[in-house]
Amino acid sequence: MKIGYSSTNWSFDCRANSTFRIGSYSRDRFIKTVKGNLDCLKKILEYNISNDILFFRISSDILPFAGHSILNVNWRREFKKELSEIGKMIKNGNVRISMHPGQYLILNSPNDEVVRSSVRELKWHCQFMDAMGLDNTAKVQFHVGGVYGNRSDAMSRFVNTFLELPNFMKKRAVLENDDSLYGVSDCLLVSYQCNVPLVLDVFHHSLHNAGETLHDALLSTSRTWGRDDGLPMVDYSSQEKGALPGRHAKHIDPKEFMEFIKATSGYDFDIMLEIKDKEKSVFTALNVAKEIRGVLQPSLKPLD
DNA sequence: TCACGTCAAGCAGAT
DNA sequence: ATCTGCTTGACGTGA
Repeated sequence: MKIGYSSTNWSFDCRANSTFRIGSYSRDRFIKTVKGNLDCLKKILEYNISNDILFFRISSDILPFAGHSILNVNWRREFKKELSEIGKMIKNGNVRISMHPGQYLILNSPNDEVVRSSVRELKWHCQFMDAMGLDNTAKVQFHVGGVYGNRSDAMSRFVNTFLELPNFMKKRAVLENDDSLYGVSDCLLVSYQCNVPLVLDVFHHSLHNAGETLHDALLSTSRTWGRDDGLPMVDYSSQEKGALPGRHAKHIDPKEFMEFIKATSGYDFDIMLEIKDKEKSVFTALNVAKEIRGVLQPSLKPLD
């Protein structure tokens, strides 16, 4: 079991997700921004490794507008050295990486242009991971998409589009249940047809489900992960008290998390915390998990 | 330096 | 018809 956080480390004054407005796009602006992002990513990874935080979700803003037609920089060539170095840090540190492109990646849209841009978006995320030399346990997660008034048609469109994707994209892709349209049971149907692993979002599942228990959901999603895919990934967050249902908490609730860790004692998986205060909540969660489960995963420090 | 309107893109549900 | 949330606040103009 590894526990991680996404995008930003609030202990640092650097950001690995700096971006800019498309109106201020230039070659130079892109290169400067990405250079800053990659430098900061290195710092975050060093910090994470020395603190036994071995799971990290890299923001899609690491390469701003990478899927947009405005882009005229060959970032794989431009940042070859940096990407390869970061990849070695990740490998040497026993770190797991995920990415989660935004709400505009919709493979099942009835609009062809939306599908094409979604494929471009997925493509660069996969190329980015490939450029770092990451193994097949590094994943790009996204949702099934919209319903468009006909769920089974919408699911078929997803399957058809997905099966046409090249292998380097298929092997990185993982689906995640969302909080209103496609729950675990829907995602499982798609998962079986596409042979795509399924991330269980515990919080979404609590808001939108077909009556399955947490145990059912964890068992069925865990089975979608093949040997090369690594441990199943689970997204976890708490409800912000007093806010509308669905609002993520600012800090993890240690008691709730302990209940979760106890309730899932028969399973091993990696947990991505989707909680506002980032690394702070990870420290709390790691302490809880170690208390219940003992030693988790050691980080492997680089040799030199 | 700060406030605050806006940010590439889609979709569904609430108001 | 318009607003909100999504995975995430931050960019950037104007004062």
